Amino acid sequence: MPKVGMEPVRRKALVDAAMRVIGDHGSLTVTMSEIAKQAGVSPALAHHYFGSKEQLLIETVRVHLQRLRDSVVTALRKAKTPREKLSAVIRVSFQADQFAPETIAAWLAFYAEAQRSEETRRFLVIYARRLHSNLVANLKALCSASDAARIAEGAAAMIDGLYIRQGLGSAPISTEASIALTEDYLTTNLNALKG
Amino acid sequence: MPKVGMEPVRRKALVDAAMRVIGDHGSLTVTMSEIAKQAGVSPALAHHYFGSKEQLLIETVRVHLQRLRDSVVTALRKAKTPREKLSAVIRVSFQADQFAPETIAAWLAFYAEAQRSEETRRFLVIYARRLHSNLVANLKALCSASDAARIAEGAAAMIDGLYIRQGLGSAPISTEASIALTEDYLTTNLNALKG
DNA sequence: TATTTTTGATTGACTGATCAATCAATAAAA
DNA sequence: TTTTATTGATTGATCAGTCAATCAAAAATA
Repeated sequence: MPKVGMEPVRRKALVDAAMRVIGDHGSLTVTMSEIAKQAGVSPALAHHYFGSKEQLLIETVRVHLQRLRDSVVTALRKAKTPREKLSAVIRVSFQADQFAPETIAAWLAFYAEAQRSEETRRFLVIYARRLHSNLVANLKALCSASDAARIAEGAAAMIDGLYIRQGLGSAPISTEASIALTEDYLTTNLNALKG
Repeated sequence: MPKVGMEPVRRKALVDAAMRVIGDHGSLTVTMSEIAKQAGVSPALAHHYFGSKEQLLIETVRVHLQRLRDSVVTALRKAKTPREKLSAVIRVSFQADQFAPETIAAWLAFYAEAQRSEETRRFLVIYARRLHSNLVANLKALCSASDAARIAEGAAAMIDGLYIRQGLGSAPISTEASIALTEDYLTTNLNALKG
C-alpha cells in the first residue's frame, strides 16, 4: 500500500471527512474513528498526521475558512462596481454548499467551540472581520464612512442570523429569499440616505 | 437534612446550575458531576430527579425559554401602541441577562444541540416562531401583511445575528448599539414604505 | 406524649462503555 | 538498508448511569 507522498492526500481527506461527519452529527463530539473511517483510514493514522483530535478540528476550521475566502476573492474579482461587489459578497455567503444543512450545522458547532478553543475563535474572528471590512470598503464608495460602518454591521448580522435560522430548519428560507432580504437591507438603507 | 418537598428546589437548582456550567464551559460536553457540584448536590441526585443527562439538558432549555417568554409577555403588556410593542420585543431580546457572554455561549451550544436532539429543536423552533409572530402581529398594524412578514423575517434574523456575533466577541457591540441597529432596521423599512 | 413505621432525600461506591492517544510491528517504496 | 505509510492491539482516563445503604422528617400508632 504505502506510496510516498500520501501526507497531503490524507490530510485533505481527513479534513474533509471531519467537516462531513461533524455536519451530519451536528456536533464536535464525534470520534476520531468516525472521521478516520469516513476518510478511509485507520484512527491511528489520523493521530499520526494531526497529533490530536483538537488539532484536526482546528485545521478543519482553518482549511474551510480558507476555501470560503478564496470563493469571496474570486467573486469580488468578477464584480465591477462597488454595488456589484456588495452583491457578490452576499451571494457567496449564501451559495449552495455553504447553505446546506450539514454545512450550517458544522459551522454552528464551530462557533460554539470558539467559546473554548482560542485558536478556533481566532479563525472565526478573522472571517468575521474580513466580511465586515469587505462590506465597509465597498459601502464607503456609496455613503459616508460612519453610515458604511453601521450598515455593514447590520448586514453582517443579518447574514449570520439567516444562517442560524436556516440551521434550525423551522421556517426554511430559500437561498434566493435570503439573498433578497439582505440585498433589500442594503438598498433600503442606501436609498434612505439619498432621499 | 432531608426535609420534605425538596424536589422542586433541587430541580430548579440543577437547571440553573446546568445553564451556568454550560455557559462557562461554552459547550454541552459538561459532566453531570460539574452540574451537580455547582448545584450543591451529588451527581446521583441529579440522575435521580432527571433520569438522564439528556433530559436535564432538555429541561434546561425548556425552563429558560419559558422565562424568556414570560419576560416578553410582561414587556408587551406594558407597551401600548404597536410600535412600542415592537420596541419592547427587541429590548427584551437584548436585555442584560440575555446578552451576557455566558448566556450567549449557552444558547449557541443549544442551537448546535438542536441538530441532534429533536426535543431541543422543538423548543427552539417554538421560540423562533413566537418571536416572528410577535413581530408580524404588530407590524401588520403599520403595513401590509406581506411587508410585515418580510420585515419580521429580517428583524428576527438581525436579532439572532447580533447575538451570534456578540458571542464571538470579535467586535463587541453594546446592548444599546444592538437595539439601535434593530430599531433602525424597522424604522427605515417602515419609512421606505410610506415615502 | 412517646414510640414505631414509613417515606422522601441523599450519597458513596461501583460498573460498563466509550474514546483519545500510544506503540510496536509490518509492508512497501526509495 | 533506510525511510515513509499504515494499522491492530492496547492503555488509561473519563463519565453516564446504577444500586444498595443511610438519614431524618413525617405520619401512624399506642
